[in-house]
Amino acid sequence: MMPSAPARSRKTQIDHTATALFRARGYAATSMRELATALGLEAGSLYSHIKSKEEILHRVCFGLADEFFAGFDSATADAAAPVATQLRQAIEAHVRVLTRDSAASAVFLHEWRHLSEPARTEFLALRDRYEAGFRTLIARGLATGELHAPDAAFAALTLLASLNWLPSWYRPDGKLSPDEIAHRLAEQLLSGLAG
Amino acid sequence: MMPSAPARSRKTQIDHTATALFRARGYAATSMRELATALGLEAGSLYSHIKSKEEILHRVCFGLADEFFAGFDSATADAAAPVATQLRQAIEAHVRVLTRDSAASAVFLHEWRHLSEPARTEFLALRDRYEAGFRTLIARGLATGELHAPDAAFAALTLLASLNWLPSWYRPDGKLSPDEIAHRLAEQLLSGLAG
DNA sequence: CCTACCGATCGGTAGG
DNA sequence: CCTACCGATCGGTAGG
Repeated sequence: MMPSAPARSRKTQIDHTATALFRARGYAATSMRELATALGLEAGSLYSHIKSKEEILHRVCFGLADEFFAGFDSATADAAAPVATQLRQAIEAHVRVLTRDSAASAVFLHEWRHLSEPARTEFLALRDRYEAGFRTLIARGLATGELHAPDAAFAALTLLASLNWLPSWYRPDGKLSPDEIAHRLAEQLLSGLAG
Repeated sequence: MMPSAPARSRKTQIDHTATALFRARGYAATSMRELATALGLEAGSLYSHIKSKEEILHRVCFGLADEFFAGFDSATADAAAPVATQLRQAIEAHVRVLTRDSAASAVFLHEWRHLSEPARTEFLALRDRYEAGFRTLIARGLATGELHAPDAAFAALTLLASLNWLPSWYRPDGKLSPDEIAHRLAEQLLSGLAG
């Protein structure tokens, strides 16, 4: 008989615990000894599961990027839908990722600069591509007259900024549910954009 | 005859260079040897001008807090002015600080958590007080009907979030001047808030 | 997964 | 402001 696989692999546990530490203390200020202690093992033992500290950061940053893209793609899958609807759904998808894993999101947003090359450049290219999705959507809305703003790039930046502050104040046990937060953010941002 | 004082004290030079490094690499990942090299001296020599690495961070974070408060106070000095006017001026004052010293602002926004106690708690209290200024202003606007939003705290958070993303994309040589940026941000945010 | 350890680098100090 | 150095801690490895 094969022993049943553990519910969560050790590697996943390491990623999860490291993410919480990276968020709380920052990547550079988190030592592998702290991480090991938090997991109840010795520092050297970590390296039978991972190759390096940066490997963890890499996995977290690029994993979140995948989630953001998946959310955006499904929000905009129906290209015939009104731009405002697509934008609202993209905002809600973005907020859903941010609230579902706010620690990983905070790492994605703030710790990517500790990636070494070429990962850092690749990461920034992904982020630019994601922002371009919002930019293009808004630009289409401006062209059809569904949205109003002086500049699509500026509007996209401001919109994502409002959303991306969320991990720094969101608490899972707060009085607003993720869906309510997403809805209010979309409302506040769109009523500023919509004519 | 007394020799004339240097235009900028060595201490100010250290703060300025350290701020740029803290912003680019993060506080924890910036070494005193890097800082010394950037200033053209040896690591040990820094300590005839400063007491510790954290002292620099402390000065930058609390100095910026002073600037933000001064801007807000002068923007809201005329309590009889319409709330929308006061809010617009507070936004513009905030943006002016962010653009005038975007490196220090980025450190203020992201590196404060490396302050040790009790400075860290004091800093957070200051930041809360600053946010409360916006919150109260917005709440007054909701009460008089000048502004519309489901929740003043939520609106204040979103508003500051949009502004505070600025240091991460603002370039002094960009095509928008600080005043234009401030104006557009105020416009986009207020047309979302105003009825 | 642990013990024992590596070379490198850290913030900071003494003495001049 | 420099030289020379301190103890502590870093990420990571060898061998079991």
